[in-house]
Amino acid sequence: MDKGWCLTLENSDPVGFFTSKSDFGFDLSSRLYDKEGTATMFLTGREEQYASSPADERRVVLGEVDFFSDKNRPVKDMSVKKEDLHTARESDVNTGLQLVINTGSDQSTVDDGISSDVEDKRAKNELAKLKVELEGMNAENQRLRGMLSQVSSNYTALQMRLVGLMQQQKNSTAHDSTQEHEKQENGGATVPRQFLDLGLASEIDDPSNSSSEEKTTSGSPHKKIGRAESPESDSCGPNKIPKLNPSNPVDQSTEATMKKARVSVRARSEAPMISDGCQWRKYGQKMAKGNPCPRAYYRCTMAVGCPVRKQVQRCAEDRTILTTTYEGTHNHPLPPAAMALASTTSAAASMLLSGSMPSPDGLINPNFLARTLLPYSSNMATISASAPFPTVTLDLTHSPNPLQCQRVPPTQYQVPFLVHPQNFASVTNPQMPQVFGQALVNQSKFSGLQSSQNNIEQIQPPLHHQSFTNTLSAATAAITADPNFSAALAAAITSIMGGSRPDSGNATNNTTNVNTSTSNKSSSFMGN
DNA sequence: CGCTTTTGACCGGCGC
DNA sequence: GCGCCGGTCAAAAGCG
Repeated sequence: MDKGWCLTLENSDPVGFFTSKSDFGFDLSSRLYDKEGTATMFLTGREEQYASSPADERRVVLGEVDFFSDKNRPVKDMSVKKEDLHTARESDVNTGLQLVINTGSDQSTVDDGISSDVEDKRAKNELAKLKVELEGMNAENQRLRGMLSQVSSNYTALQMRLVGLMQQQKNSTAHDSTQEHEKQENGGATVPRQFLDLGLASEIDDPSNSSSEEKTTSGSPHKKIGRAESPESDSCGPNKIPKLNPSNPVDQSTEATMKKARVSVRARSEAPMISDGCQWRKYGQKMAKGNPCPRAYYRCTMAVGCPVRKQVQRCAEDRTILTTTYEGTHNHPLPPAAMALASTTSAAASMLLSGSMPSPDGLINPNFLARTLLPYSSNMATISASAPFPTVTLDLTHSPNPLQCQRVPPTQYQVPFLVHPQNFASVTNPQMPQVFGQALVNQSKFSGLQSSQNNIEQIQPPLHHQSFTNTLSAATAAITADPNFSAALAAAITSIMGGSRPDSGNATNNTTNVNTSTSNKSSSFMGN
C-alpha cells in the first residue's frame, strides 16, 4: 500500500491505496485503503479483457471482476485505464463506478480493441454523472418543496385558528350582554374592545373627536422625543402627518399619503445594497445626524422618469444591518426579482395606509395597527405614522426564536393594549368598523413600490388576512432574490409562522404613549 | 464617449 | 432671521 498506488475520487484527494499490483499495476485481490489505512474496497476476480482508449490514455477493461465497496456491495461497470501518474480515480462510487488506475509508467502495452466498448462505458459514466447531478437537484427540489409545504401548512393552521377565534369572538359577543356597554355604533359595526382601551373608539365613533392621548402626542411630540436622542423621530411627530380635513373625502388623504408613504426594509447584508432586482443610480450621499454611516440616495433608472427612490444606510449600532427605504411608484414593469421585494414593500405599505385611514384626522396609533395586522410578527413589521413620511419598517434582522414564544408568561395576555388572539380576532371581525374596510379598498389604489401594472389587489376582506397573505407570498418570492436577504426574510417568515406569541413588547409604553414607544423603532432608516 | 459616482452647493421645512 | 437638517442638484471625477 505504499507503492504509490492510490485511489482518488475525481477532483479530490486520494482516498485509497493498493497493497500490491500485478500485470496492470494492481492485484485483483488487493484491498483499497483510505488515508487512515482502513480497508474501504475489495477487488476480487481477475481481468479478462483489454482495451485501449484513445491515444492519450490507455484503458483496460476488466471483465467479470467483482468490486465490492466497504459495504460489500458489488460495483458494476468497472473500467480501468493506465495513465502516467501514480493515481487512481474513482468516479461515482454509488452507481457506475469507474476506477482509473495510473501505473506511473508508459510500459503498458495494452492491445487495441473494443474502443466502442470504451466509448460506451464513457457514455455510461457520463450518464451516471448526470444522473447523480439530477438526483442532487431533485433532492434540493424536495427540500425546498418541504420548506414551502411547511410554510403553507403553518399558514393554514394559523388561518384555521383565526377562523376559530373569530367564531369564538362572535359567539361571546352574541351571548355576553355586558358587552353591550362596550359597543359603539358606527354603521352598525362593533367596536373592538382594544379600540376603547386605546382611546380610539371615540375617534371612530365621532369624527369630530380625537382622543386626548392623541392630542397630547400630536401637539408636542418633541417634548418627549429629543432630537439628539432620536433624529428620525425628530421628524416623526405624528402631527406632521398630512392630516385629513374632516370635510375632505377620505380618498384625498389617501392620495396624499400614497405620495409620501415609505417602506423601510432592514436586513443583514455585507453588500452595499440589497439586491432588489431594480437598477438604481446614486444621486447623492449625506451624513445623517446620529449615524456615522453615510446615507446614500438612489433613483430608479429602469425607466425614464421613474419616480421611485430609495435610501440606503447602515445601522449605527450594527453595521451589518442595512436599511433600505423605498419611496414612490414604479412607472414600468418590474422583473420578477424586483416584483418580489416590491410586493413585500407594497403589502407593508398597504398596512401602513390601512393604518393611516381609520381616524378622521388620518391618524391611528401605528403601533396598534402593526400589532393588529401582524400580531404575531412584531419582529417583522413596524408601522410608523411618523412625519413627514409615514413609514412602515420591515425588520428582517431578527432570528426566529420559537422557545421565546413559549416563555411568554400567560399573564402578559392580560396586559391591556396588547392584541392577544381574542382581540386579534375581534379586529378582523367582518363586523369591524367600516372604515377599516374603506381603508382596505383605498389601499388598493396605492401602488406603493410596486409596478403600477402589477398591483396586488387587496380589496377582499378580511383586512389582516389579505395583507398577511400578500406579505407572505411576496416574502416567499423574495427568497429567490438574494441569498442574504433571503436568509433574513426566511427568518422573518419563520418568526411569523412559528411564533404564536402575542406581542409582549412595549406593554408599558403602550398604555401611555404608543407613538413614543415606537418612535425609535420606527425610525430605523435614519440613524439608529 | 457615455454612464455612474462623488461631493459640495443649494433649497425648503422646521424650530427657536 | 438664523441655524439645523433632510433631500436634491449638478459639476467634476471616475470608469469601462
